[in-house]
Amino acid sequence: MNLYAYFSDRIFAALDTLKADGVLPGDLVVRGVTAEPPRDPAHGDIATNAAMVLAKQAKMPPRELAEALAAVLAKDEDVVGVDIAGPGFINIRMSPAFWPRILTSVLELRGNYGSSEIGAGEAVNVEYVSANPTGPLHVGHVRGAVFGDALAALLDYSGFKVTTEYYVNDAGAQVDALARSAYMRYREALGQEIGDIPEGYYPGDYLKPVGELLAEKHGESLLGADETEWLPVIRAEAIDAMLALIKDDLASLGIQQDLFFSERSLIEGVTDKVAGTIDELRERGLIYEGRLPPPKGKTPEDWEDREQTLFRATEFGDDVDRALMKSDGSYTYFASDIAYHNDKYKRGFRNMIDVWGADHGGYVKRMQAAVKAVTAGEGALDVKICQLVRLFRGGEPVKMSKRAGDFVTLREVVDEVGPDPVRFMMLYRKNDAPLDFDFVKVTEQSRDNPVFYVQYAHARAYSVFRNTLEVFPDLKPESLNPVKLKLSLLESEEELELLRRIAQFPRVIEASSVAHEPHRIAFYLYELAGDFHSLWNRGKELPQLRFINAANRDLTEARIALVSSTAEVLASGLRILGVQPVREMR
RNA sequence: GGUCCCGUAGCUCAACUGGAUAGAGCGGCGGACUUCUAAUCCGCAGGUUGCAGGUUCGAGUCCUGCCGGGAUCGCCA
Repeated sequence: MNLYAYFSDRIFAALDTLKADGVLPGDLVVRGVTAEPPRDPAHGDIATNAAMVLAKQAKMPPRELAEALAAVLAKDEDVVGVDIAGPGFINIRMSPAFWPRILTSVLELRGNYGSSEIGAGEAVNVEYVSANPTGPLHVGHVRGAVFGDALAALLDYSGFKVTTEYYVNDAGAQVDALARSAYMRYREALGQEIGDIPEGYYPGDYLKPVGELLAEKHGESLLGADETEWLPVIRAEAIDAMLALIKDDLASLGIQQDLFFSERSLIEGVTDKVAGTIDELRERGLIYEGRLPPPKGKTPEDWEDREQTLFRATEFGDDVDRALMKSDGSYTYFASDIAYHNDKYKRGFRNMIDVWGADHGGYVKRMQAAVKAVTAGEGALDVKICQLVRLFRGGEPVKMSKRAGDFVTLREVVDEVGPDPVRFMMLYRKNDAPLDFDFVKVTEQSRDNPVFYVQYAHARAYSVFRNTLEVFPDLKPESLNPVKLKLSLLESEEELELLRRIAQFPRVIEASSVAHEPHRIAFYLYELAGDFHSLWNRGKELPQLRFINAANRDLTEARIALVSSTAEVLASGLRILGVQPVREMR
């Protein structure tokens, strides 16, 4: 149950009462009213801005309206105090008997507590990674991979029907370069001297096994052949090998996407979907032949003023119209991408999310313009940009030079520190802020390392469960009967603070989900872990606050219910982030 | 030059899409271990939210203009 959503219903009801009593005009439109936890707990449990937001419509001073509303809300049996503060905030204090219902709810729902129906089963498509299939994933891909995967899990938890997708760029010049590189390795495998790998080719050793495989499969049959003959064959097989590599890399982070969508299939399928999409747009007058002005500020050396096929992107908010055909007559990447998003829409996705790297920021407007055009305004595309990750080792930057080919691969990072720290740290920052990743810090066992801190809280909860059995051998968290617990025994300030934090989880899920910001869950878990560690330590100073009290079974049960609820929420949150909730620190 | 993102404590970052006295961690200082694992906790110090205007009951958040950092700029993907 989302306490705040639940309570805003009561506020709406109170407003209706005021309308019926003639205090408020009957045609008043309730909008912008929120029910949220106040920043300062001293202000109570729930705060609403209703009086301030509605004052103008009600033609009443906010404080006066607040008085009237407060009087109605005070009659609620779960409310023990209502006061008005500042410009017209209404602060509501819930009865102590109310809070335990949150725990009852957690214990009944367990791993589903906090899940939401705001998605209402609507289909949403999340596309992420989509790296060129020309080699293993490197560290630059990690963030988008983890982000997309966590966002998908979050949306799933919020009631959306999620499909995850990887767009395979298997149609451009880069996969031709891959094919040529693989062909060299093929010749090498057959004993030929190949010398240096030329500029613009892929020099990595990872193509050697591909060459050997090709040699094994084709023998010498492709050696004398013309490039036009061997290229499509080698290209297809090299791409397959690269995708196998990439899927393996993703699997090491626990990522498995639903669909790998081939760019080439758009053109080489039964119908040319790119041409089809362009035709659709042309019929609606959105395509024309024309010239583009050169970019302002600096004109490229090889600028050639020529007429080309353009999409009227400016009609949908873009800065310039965009080219769809290259000078050699093939489609631009953008043209295929429009067709791809059109295809997503036709497959039933009104909601699309693309996760891109920072270097594609300049591409957002045109893609959103294209989606607007191709879906006639029905589809929505949100593009999440992931900023760069900087690697450090013990505070020292890790040097990488892309030219020399010695970039750090995704696999190297995962192999060194494990998937959990990688995933958590990639989500412990807003996606559009740059992120520092330190190989040493992320495996440290200290508060400085949030991964550990949260994991430790979960493990500590399980340590309590183990210790409980020594005093009450049959007292297990999973055998507690939620309705029989004496939860009113939980009354210390620290316990209630933890309880209030647990009560906020559903709200955090919904807010993260609406904003497409999974990092909020990571921050929430860090705070929840902090509350739990804090309560734990209070038990050292005040033994009567310890979770296990041999002389009082009812109290112990109530506290185990609290600890168990904490563990459930930690586990649910971690599951969305894709991090294992461990039960023991080794 | 155009466009997009970012400027918040000494450092790294939050701030629930416009709410009350802007919060955490690190670092600094001072405390708590015969432990339900101190792998943790408690307290103190630290701010003109880059600058200047505007919008309104109310702005770190929205609008405009500057300053500073990053990304990108017909046919690459």
